[in-house]
Amino acid sequence: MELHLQIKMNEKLFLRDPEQSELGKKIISHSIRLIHETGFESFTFKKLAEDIGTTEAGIYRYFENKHRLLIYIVAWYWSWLEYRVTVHTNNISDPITKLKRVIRLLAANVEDDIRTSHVEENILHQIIIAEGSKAYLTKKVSKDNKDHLFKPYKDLCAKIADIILECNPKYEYPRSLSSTIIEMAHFQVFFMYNLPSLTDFGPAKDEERVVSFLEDLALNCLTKNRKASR
Amino acid sequence: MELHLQIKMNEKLFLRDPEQSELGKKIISHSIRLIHETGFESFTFKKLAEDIGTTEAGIYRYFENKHRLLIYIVAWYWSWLEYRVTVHTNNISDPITKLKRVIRLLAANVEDDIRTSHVEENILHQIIIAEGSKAYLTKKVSKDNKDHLFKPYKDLCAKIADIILECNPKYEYPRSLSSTIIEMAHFQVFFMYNLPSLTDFGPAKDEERVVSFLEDLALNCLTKNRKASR
DNA sequence: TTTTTGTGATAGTATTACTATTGTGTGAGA
DNA sequence: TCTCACACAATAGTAATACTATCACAAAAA
Repeated sequence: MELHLQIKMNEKLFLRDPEQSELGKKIISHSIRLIHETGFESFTFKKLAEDIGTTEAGIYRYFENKHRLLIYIVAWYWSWLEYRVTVHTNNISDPITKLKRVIRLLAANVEDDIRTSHVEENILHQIIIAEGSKAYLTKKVSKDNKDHLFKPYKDLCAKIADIILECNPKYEYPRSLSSTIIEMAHFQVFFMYNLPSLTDFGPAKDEERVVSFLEDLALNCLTKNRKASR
Repeated sequence: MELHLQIKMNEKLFLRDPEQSELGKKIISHSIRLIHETGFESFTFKKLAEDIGTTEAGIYRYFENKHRLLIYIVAWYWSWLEYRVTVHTNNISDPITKLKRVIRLLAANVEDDIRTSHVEENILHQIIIAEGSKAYLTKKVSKDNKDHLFKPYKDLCAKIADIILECNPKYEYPRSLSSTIIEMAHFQVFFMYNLPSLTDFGPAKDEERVVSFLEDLALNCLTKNRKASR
């Protein structure tokens, strides 16, 4: 049996749906590779076109500009991750176990998903770590947000916040803790590789240490026997 | 008595020291204003030159490119913040109180420091929130790190990590918790204003809520009466 | 069959990110 | 007092970037 996983994306993210054509899929797969190699700043549609063997104008038929393409890729990642969270927490009753699984999904290295042939998920994961926040760190955030371009991120955040509330219905900051876990799952890995003195993970470069840190952080917040501070 | 606060910056950050001339100070103050207004992506040396009333080439004599200028500004901010942390935690014995003060310094709105006439600290604070991480989220991080361009950030992180260890000498992740607090002090404020559903701070837009969240986060991690998780 | 659609090919423009050169006024040192 | 760096202004120029527009062709849909 051959399975295919296709994620429905917000239509405002693109001019022409890249999932619907060979060129479109090439744009996605090659842009992921190219952004990973050169970094988002040096990435241009011209280089991408040369890489694919098409023309600049060809890319512009799919995406307004490179920032929109980044948002598309990032949104795809969050949607895919939410799907994985759903699968991996399904049929688990203990919310703490759920949360631990989620943290591992966020911070640990990814294996390639064979059902999405044109996306290399492990490279994608590295892109999100290094470039992901650039999707929303712009003057256009609010406008883009009104177009629901960040819905997949917000959905994932809400989903994890629900698990957090299952762990402790009285916890006051489920969504902030959720976004903290998500962001730190990426930032701590980035720091570990590039600015290690901002972390306690030493030269081992092991994502499991980040997982441990985040589990400790989350569980300390949610399983408090101590009295409320004041 | 007139006080002046001058922060000694790493010489690799600039080609000519901007603190040493009127034009240099104008470059700093106007770039802060301009980046705040237009965002770092739209910010160019040409616009800056027009704003100041000099020429592009004039700016290039001080800074190699706009990314270096951003790193300079960000580094200045971290140095200034470390100085403030030192002042505000001086002569306080209780480490928990120290940590709370630090969190407030990080997340709360800033008042203008009259001793640095050419820097508007409140606007600077907003820039760091929105653009700060772009200083290191590049392909050149490791190279820039070798030039010690991020030393002020790492120093601040280490300083807060020390306070964390004072609170609980057995805590395993002082530096990661430190960088988490620093990053989240900014990101949660950014989210509160621009992507509020990633937070629990509602429409109030009050930095004090972020402070409360971070205090809760940190103190839960450091004052554990519960058993170690497994 | 006609029409639409996706693509390739080419051209062109405004802006960006620089580099290089030249001249002028100012201030420090001889 | 001379002069000699110097910081700066002014101008010019280049390669790359970020687009937009037009036309032609082939395949697929109507």
